[in-house]
Parts: sequence; C-alpha cells; structure tokens
Amino acid sequence: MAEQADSSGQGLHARLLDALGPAITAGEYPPGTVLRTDEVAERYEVSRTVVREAVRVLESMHLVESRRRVGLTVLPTAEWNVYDPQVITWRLAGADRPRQLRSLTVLRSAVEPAAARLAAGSATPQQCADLTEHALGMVATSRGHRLGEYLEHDVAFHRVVLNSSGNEMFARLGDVVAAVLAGRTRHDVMFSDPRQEAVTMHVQVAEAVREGDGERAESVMRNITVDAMAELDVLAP
Amino acid sequence: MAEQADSSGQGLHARLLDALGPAITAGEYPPGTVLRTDEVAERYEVSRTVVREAVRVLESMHLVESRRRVGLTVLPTAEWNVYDPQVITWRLAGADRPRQLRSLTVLRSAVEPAAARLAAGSATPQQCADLTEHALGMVATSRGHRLGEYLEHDVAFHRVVLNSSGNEMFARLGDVVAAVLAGRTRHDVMFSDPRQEAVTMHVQVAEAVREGDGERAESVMRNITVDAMAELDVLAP
DNA sequence: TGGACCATAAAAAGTCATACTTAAAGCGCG
DNA sequence: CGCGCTTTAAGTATGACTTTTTATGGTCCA
Repeated sequence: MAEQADSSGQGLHARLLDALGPAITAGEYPPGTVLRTDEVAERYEVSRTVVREAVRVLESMHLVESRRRVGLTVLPTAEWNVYDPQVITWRLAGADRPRQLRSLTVLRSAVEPAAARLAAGSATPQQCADLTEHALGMVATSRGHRLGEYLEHDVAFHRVVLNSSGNEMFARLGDVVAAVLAGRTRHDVMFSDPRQEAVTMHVQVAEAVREGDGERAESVMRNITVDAMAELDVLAP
Repeated sequence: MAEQADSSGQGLHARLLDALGPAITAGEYPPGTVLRTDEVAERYEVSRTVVREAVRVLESMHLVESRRRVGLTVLPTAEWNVYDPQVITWRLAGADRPRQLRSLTVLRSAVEPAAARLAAGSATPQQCADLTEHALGMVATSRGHRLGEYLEHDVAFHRVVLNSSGNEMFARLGDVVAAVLAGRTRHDVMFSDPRQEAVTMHVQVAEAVREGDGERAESVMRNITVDAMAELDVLAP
C-alpha cells in the first residue's frame, strides 16, 4: 500500500501548514499580502505558538518573510523553493497544476536520460533485476485497463533508474517523477491502454542498463521523455 | 556586492538553526541520534520555544523527525531535502564538500544543456544582450589573473541561461550553479587563467542563443559541462 | 514455569496563556 | 529636512497542562 504522504501530518502546526501552504501557493494570498500572527491565530483558532512554528517553516520555504513591526509578507513566486516536495504537492493540488506539470516534465526530460546513462555504468545486479521486473510488469499490465497496476510499475521503474544513477540529486527526484506520472493518469481518466511503443522502450532501457550500454539507455530514455512531453501537449492547453 | 546569503539570519531560532543544521549535515549527530528538546535548549542556552521553531524547520527539511515520548531522531541522509538551498550551503561548508560538489556538477551537466536549448527558443532580446555582455566580459577578464571578475561574469552568464529557459525549475538552480562555480575557484587558488577554449565556448553559446539555434546552444553547453566535470576530476580525488 | 496480553505509569513532545523584550516603521516636533 | 519618540507587532521566556506512546509489570492461561 502507498504511504500516507507527508502532508496532513499530525499536530496543529502541520494542519495549519496544510491550510496556509496551499492557500499561498494557490495565490489566495497573493505576493505582497501581509498577515499578522494574531490574526492568523484567531482565524484558525490556534495559539500563537502554533502559528509561529508554521510560519518558521513557510519562511524556510521562502513562501513568506517575517519582519518585525510589519508582519508576514507573502513573497513573489520567483523566491519560492520550488523543489520542496511539500511545495510541489501543494502546487500540484492547486490551480496552476498544468503549468506545474509542464515544468516538472521538462525537468524530467533533462534529468532522466542523464540518469539512465549513469545507471548503465553503476547499477547493481539487484537494481538491474528490479528494472527488468518492473519493465515486464508494465508489459503484463499494459492491456486490459489495468492502469493502476501499470502505474505502479511505471513509477517503480523510474525510481530504480534514478536511484541506480548513484547521484543523490537525481535519486531525490523520484518523488517528483512519481507525482508527475500519478498526475497524468489521475487527472483525466485514460480510457485507452498505454501505447505499446512506450512500454517497449521501458524494456529497452532495462536491457541497455543491464548490458552497460549507457549511450543506448540515455537515447531510449530520451525518447520516453519526448513521449511524455508530447502526451502533455495533447492533454493540456 | 554579493548578498549576505540567507544563513546567519537574525533571531535566535535562525542562529540555532545555523548551529544544528551544519552539525547534522556534517554527521556530527549521525542518523539515528536522538536529541531531546530540553537538552538542546539547555546546551544552546535558549528557550524551548526557540528550539521548537528550529526543529520544525529541520523537520521540514527532513533532517530530523520529532516523535512523542521519543525525541528528535536524526534521519538518514537518503531522506534529506538535498535541494533545499540552506541544506546545500551547509553541506558545501562541511566535510563531504567534494562529494557534494560532484553531485551538483552532475546535475548541472544534465540541466544546463537542456536549459541552453530552451533559451535559444525563448530568450528575450534583453537576455540575449546580457548573455553577450557577460560572455565578452569573460573574454576580457580571462587573462591577467582577474579571476574575481571572471567568476562574476561566469556566474551571471549561467544564471541568464537558466532564467532564459523559461522553466522555473531550471531558473531556481541559478544559486546552485553559482555555488559550484564559486566553490571551484575559492577552493584551491587557481593560479592559471581560465582555458581560452572554455571562454570561447561561452561566446558560442551566446551566439547560438541569439540566433535561435537550440541544437548548437545545447551542444556547446554540453561541452562546457563536460569540461567542468573533467576539471573536477583533476582537482578532486 | 513460561509466555502472551492487558492495564497502568512515566516520559517527552505538543499546546496554550501570559508577561516581557526588542526592533523598526511612522509620525510629529523642532 | 531630519531627528527622536511612540507605538506596533514580532521575538523570547516560562510555567502549567494535555496527549501520545513506550515500557513496565503483573496477571491469567496454557
């Protein structure tokens, strides 16, 4: 079973965060808006302590700035820590989800081919096995409207590639890729089964990595990401 | 002048953060270590309020986890939000700086060529002008041990490329690139002037972007990053 | 006698209210 | 026009109380 995600955590401060974060990232409090601690405390019926803790976190995400005698100022979008998983989650849940999905897909297009190339040079036998397993899993579930299972294998596959690259910066993008992939199928119900060519390419990446052919792994993965971009162009405005 | 960086901020909680963050990322409190709020409060001579605020931030960076009846547990490295600018700063200042520099350079190698290609398709005239200006600035300062000025142009150049890509995820990596470039020259005093080929390549990227030649912009930028990787291999073990 | 299960106690984080300190924005006076 | 005072809101500290979770210990059954 999938984990509970890390939003909606326990504790008042976490719940306040899950109220403020989405509100800010959704533009409900546009940049330049000034809030006061007491005001927030009253509105959400929590103590100032709780508000301050939540604010410290928002501040570390560069969503707001707290200044004495002024209050909490919502910062312009350009300042936000857009790599923070929580910020990504909030934005994906909000109004500019399409734009966000596009940004992330472009990032994927840059990172995943590079990761695949590196993976070919440093994946462990276990990782190669996992790769093959999930690629075959995708094949097996690519027909018959088993999108749920298909997605799980797809996500796992890309996670393994990123982890196998041996680069921790790449590895940490696993959640991002998962969010993008999940978003794709969840957003609009995909009636049709995945395209067979896409499935085949995953198998090929697994092969290339197993054989240590970085060049080919990168190249095929690049085609996968090109596909993803194209798909996005069809679905989104 | 360069900005004051956002570490060492005002406020006790920020200072506590600047004590705990580097200590944790440096492995001074290894993963699994358990701290208690009161203990920390006493050791750093601050109130529990302050400790809790700092902890909330560390928690949002996934450096620690706070559990009732247990305390603050330092999380394994794999959990850390390695894209958080503050975490990057802390780690670059610490012991595994070389490893960190390498990770970030690999990331650059994946992202910057893609960014250059996009920039060729969407850079404004102003951005093209800036690009040319900084490329020429690099040429002008590439001889005569003017590394300080050279670095400034270099950083500015790469920032403009990333911003011109029109992708906010890429744009936000400007600080990372700046940190890597700065680290390169600061770490070991570079006696020799930059290689002329490297300088020339920057001029070529500026040209390609101006002419809208994404293919070439990407290709030359890729060579620049290959150079950066090679340089790292020479300097680091 | 040994093990499993449940109730209870203790420990530490979480929450709240309050009092007090500090910095800075804005106003008014010289 | 500028200097300083006032006022405001964030920052800090403390103590009392709540909640959750772990660990302990004891009982009951096999």
